[in-house]
Amino acid sequence: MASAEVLAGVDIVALRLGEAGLELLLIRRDKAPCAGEWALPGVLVNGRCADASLDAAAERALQDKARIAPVHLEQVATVGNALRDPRGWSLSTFYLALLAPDTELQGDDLRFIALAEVLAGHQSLAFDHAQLVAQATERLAGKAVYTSLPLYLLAPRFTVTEALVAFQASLGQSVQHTTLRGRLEKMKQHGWILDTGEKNQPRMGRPQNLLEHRPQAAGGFIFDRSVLS
Amino acid sequence: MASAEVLAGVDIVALRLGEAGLELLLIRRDKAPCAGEWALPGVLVNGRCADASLDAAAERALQDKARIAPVHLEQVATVGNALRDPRGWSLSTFYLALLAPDTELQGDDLRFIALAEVLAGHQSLAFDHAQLVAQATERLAGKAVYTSLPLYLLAPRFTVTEALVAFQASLGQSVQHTTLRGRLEKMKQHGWILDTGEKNQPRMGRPQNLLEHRPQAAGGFIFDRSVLS
DNA sequence: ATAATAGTGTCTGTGAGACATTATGTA
DNA sequence: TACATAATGTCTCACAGACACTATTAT
Repeated sequence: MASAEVLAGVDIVALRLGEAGLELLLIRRDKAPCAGEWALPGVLVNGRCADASLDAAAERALQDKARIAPVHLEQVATVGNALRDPRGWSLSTFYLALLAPDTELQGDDLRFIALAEVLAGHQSLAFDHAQLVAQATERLAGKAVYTSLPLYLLAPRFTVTEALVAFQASLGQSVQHTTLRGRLEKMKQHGWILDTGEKNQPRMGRPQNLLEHRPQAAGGFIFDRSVLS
Repeated sequence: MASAEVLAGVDIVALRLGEAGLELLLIRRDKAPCAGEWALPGVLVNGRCADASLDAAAERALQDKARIAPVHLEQVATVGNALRDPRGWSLSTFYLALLAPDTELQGDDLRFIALAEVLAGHQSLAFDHAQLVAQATERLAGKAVYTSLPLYLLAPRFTVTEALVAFQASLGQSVQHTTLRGRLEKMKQHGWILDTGEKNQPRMGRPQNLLEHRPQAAGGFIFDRSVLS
């Protein structure tokens, strides 16, 4: 029966919203195969690790490899073929993780890199991880069209301008601020956002209202229209 | 290295649109575990089967177990835990397959059953397959809200009334026929549907226009609004 | 005062929702 | 003719898109 089994793991596409846009969490591999190369954080899954579930294994990957807990974590898909790992036919179930903007790393083997660098192919990754990153960011962009998912890239208390940045980074295109205000207003009516009454003073200009994100369910608020065209 | 591996398979939630709504394809297991119980068609994946990819393994599951080729096939998700299979920690990547309405089965170990029977718990399935069915049908319902996915449940040439049946079965609720006509009109403009000019005569009443489905991409046409409220 | 940034108001267009009306067939 | 079913038209509403305008701060 052992020969009926296969190498399987979870890999995490963890994103943080930084000054210059979305950033991807990478870890330098210390073991073969692909030792020394930058890769997505991940772990193998099999009965010996006592993971309660695949989702739990994904949590473990982030916790063990980077000492990080994500704000949002969702499974994207599973890829499997004979070529993606030199050890043979293998499976990877990969997850999209959204991190708080103040997430920091400890250790030389961990870093954030501009997501655009990876998508443009300027930074190569181990295995087929670049492909996984592409699929995960497509998922983010797709969900940003009709859900509030990008808000998980922000601190719990945020401003409209920050929300605009999060949506535009997720979508890869600009969004009318009036459109976003309408959506936030809709969320306010459903209890997903509340007005703290407090203000945030930018370097110059009118103070910003401080909003508070109050997620009522996993996956974000669902709008009934596309935000685009 | 063999001990780092895990039992993994693909399972298919294959749906056909019948007279009384959606029907689910089941197969009676002939081997342990769960021998004799009704289950989703599926196969184990590992290097020895020479599957080019996980998607290819899903195709193989339908072909080998039921001699069927789906009109549409998409991966839904992967579940993994220690309890779902008595053999130990295991993975299942499960797919949603949409079958042509005239799909027929050969063999006593294959049958279609009303999807509602399974969702209501009146028909129990092997392993955690009932849960997989629930998730796959949620995917179908979710996509029916903003894509044309239900059209893959119909023959390539179909009528508006048939499309209405497909959408309502997928969504689990009624849809205004005028709304659907508007959507089909939109698809027509984008080349996804063409008017054959031919008519179909129901038992009584005005003849129906015969439309032809011309998918331009996988996954169906994407509308920019929700079909619901 | 001026610049910078936040927030509101207005107008248009699209498409869903609901419902009435017309069209075209059978019995 | 009566009936059944398909197809079209009309009106309203919600909300995105674009853009103008007002509000509130720092320098």
